[in-house]
Amino acid sequence: MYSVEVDRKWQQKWADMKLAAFNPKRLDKKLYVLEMFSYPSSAKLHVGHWFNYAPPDSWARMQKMRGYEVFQPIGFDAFGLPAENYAIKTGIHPEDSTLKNIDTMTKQLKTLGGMFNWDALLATCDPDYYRWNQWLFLQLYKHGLAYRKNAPVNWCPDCQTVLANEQVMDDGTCERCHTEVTKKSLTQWFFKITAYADELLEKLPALDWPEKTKKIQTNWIGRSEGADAVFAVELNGAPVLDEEKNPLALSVFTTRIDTLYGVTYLVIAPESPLLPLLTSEAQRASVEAYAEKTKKASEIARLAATREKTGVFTGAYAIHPLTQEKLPLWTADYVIASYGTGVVMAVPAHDTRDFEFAHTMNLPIKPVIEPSSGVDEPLPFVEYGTLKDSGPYTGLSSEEAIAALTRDLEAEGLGRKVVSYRLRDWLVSRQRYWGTPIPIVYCDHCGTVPLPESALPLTLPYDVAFSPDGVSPLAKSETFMNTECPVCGGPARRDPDTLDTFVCSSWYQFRFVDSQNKEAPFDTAKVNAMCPVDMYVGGQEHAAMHLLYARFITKALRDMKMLDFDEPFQALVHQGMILGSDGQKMSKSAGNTVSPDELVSQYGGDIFRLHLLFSFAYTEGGNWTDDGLLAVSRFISRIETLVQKAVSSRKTAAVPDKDLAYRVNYTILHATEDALKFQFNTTVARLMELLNHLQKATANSDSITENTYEAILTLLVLLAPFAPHFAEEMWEVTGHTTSIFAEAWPVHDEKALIRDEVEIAVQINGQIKTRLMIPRDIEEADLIEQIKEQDAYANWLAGRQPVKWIFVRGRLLNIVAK
RNA sequence: GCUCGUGUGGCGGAAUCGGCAGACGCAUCGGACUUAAAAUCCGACGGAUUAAACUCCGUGCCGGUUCGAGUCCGGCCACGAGCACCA
Repeated sequence: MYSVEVDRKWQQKWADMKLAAFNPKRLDKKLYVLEMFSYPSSAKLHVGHWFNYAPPDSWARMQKMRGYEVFQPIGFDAFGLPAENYAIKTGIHPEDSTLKNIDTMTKQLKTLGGMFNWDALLATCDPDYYRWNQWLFLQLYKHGLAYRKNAPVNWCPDCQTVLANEQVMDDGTCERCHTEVTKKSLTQWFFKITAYADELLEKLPALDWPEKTKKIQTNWIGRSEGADAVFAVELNGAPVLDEEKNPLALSVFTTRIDTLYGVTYLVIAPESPLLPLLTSEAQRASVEAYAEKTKKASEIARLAATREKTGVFTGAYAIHPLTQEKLPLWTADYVIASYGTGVVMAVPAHDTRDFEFAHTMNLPIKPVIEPSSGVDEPLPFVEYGTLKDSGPYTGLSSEEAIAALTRDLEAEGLGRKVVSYRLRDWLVSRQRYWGTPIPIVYCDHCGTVPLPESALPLTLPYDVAFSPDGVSPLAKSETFMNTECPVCGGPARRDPDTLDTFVCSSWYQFRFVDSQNKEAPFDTAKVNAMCPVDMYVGGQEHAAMHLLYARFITKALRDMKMLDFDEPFQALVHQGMILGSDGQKMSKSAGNTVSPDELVSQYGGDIFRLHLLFSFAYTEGGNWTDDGLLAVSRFISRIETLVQKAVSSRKTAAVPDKDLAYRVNYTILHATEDALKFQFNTTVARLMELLNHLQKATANSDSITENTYEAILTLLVLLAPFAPHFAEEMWEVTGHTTSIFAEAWPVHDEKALIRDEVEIAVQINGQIKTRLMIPRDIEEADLIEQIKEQDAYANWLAGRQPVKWIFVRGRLLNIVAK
């Protein structure tokens, strides 16, 4: 009887025989399979973990049997907010709870029986790991890819603390006290991911990733081509001067330079540093009040508001670069400082937002584009069309005008072609304790000083008060904060923040390859040989963040000559989500959780694994159901019965059996094809079909032919990746003394798949009339004769005449009748 | 609002390049075995009209292309996801 005891037996044997070990002598056949590592939460291993790990493990096992040298490591994404919040609530230190959770989760993961390379195990909260986060930070800093600037963070004035975006409710209030969250400026560290925006976009098509995920990244990067146009600015009739006393040139970004003659005003973002310069004394009070108001409202609150357009006149005027017309300059929060130049040229006739604003503020609206169709359209007309009232450009199409105006403005020094991105640089500072300390000190004499690599790791102090009171917990640890400047030896302060945990996960796939390295994050030659990851599996929720950051860091490391390839993950699959039986996300509060531990001890891990493989489409997921558990449980015991019967039966010589050969080879072909595509449910279905046949074939006899016996062994080999412990046990029962995973994966025989007779459908005008068994290679003419001889032939035609015969070999014959 | 995805029996889900819709399984019903039940095995199982179907209808809805459409095209509807004043 298959049970969890069988699991334990084989898990021990696999450990003893080092089944999961990677043999570096077979590098040419290497296959790096990786599932996204997990956060070691205090809750038990849940169905989602199993769904993430078990099916890809089956895939990896099959690939091993197909001759690949598989490397499948496992680790823990151990830094982060939950442990810290737990600590705030219970007083248990994040390090203590995390290490304990890692211990528990490791034990649980082992019950899964994954072919994991435990030797490569890593946890990101280990100083041996995060010292290399710090090392990475220093390299990025050295290469100008890490920099510090002032940026707004979510701030709760009541709790006096910084909040992560997830801690801000939909209505813009704090999740703890429901006070309205505001923005506060802090000087923070950024990684310059925007330097790679173009490459991140360009390398996307060649990746074997889900199209949807590529689309999400494309949108996230948000490349848009347009032009900058330069406007001079006047205040009280005199040109505005910049800091160097030169006339200020106000640059705007637009994708619709063809509407340049329709500009009736300009808008500058309230957060723009240029704003004070462009404000008249008369308007200063109201502009400052407006800017202040904008700062207070969080981004989310801005969205929640009914989006009524608000804004204030600055008192300044912009000069149209071509017509020299004076255009009022407004400030309004519908313009964002961080996109484009933070200033827009407003064309109310051809932009919905400008139209609304002009309407509210009673600003002029000047149409300069008419529909090419000649049909009148209501304003705002935002599509491409034909220019009117546009000086020398009148009559051109929008496309032509964009080219002409960009060229002409550039010639005059009044503009140029520009590409803008939605992607922002990656803010990596977190005002939190449980993370990687930033390896930088601030010295009064030397300024911002990176730690020398020899000073790493800069360890996270254990004894820290991490209660939330508005300051980074590390800032309150005087022993941590006070240090010496590595340059001048004078007193200096450390950075009180820690790094975003996405830094940890942006390069862990390389550390796995060389996880014990004490000299470097990894050995370049080893990583070049083992990477990129050949198959990466994890949730789609990481489409934009983790997967983009990891791609960026890979490119940055490549440019530092640390590795020689462009992309970290060549192929990617997202598993679906397993929901509760009620269709809701599994949660303790909903009372719809399923405990893998219990099911595994009750049924055995392979039953649980098979259920996940068989009852769900892997990339879709779905609602949990116990029903399928019974189905696969039955499947397993039927195989067990069959194997026992086969073993105890008298063997007789093989007799030619074309049907059996066809079925076996059909199963090999389709089970393999489907499993390679992560379509495990149909793989299992094909195995069930073969079992059904073998069971019937052996039902009424106490002897078994040699070829039927061989077919049963083939079924076991095909089943092995999907029910590994059980298949090993059956393999042993059939007298084998070596692991079933040492067997070669069967290859189908094309010849066996050719049948002598095939069933085809006979249709009249596409409607099925009957089905016929016919010789596979029948001549079309003979088939037509045969059909004409059918008794019902005249009835089918019902007085119509056949005008055409369409024969699709092996499938159907369709008679077109009129 | 924009973009993308999905929609197939009572249920989970199959269906190659446009070629027999519903594989495989669950549930249900009937039968065998049993004193009985469970387990197991055999059979039926989209709907309708039926004596029976090789009859008619049927892949969210409406239309189109085609000898032939779950699959391709156009237009809707519903659900889900991503982005969200991005100039």
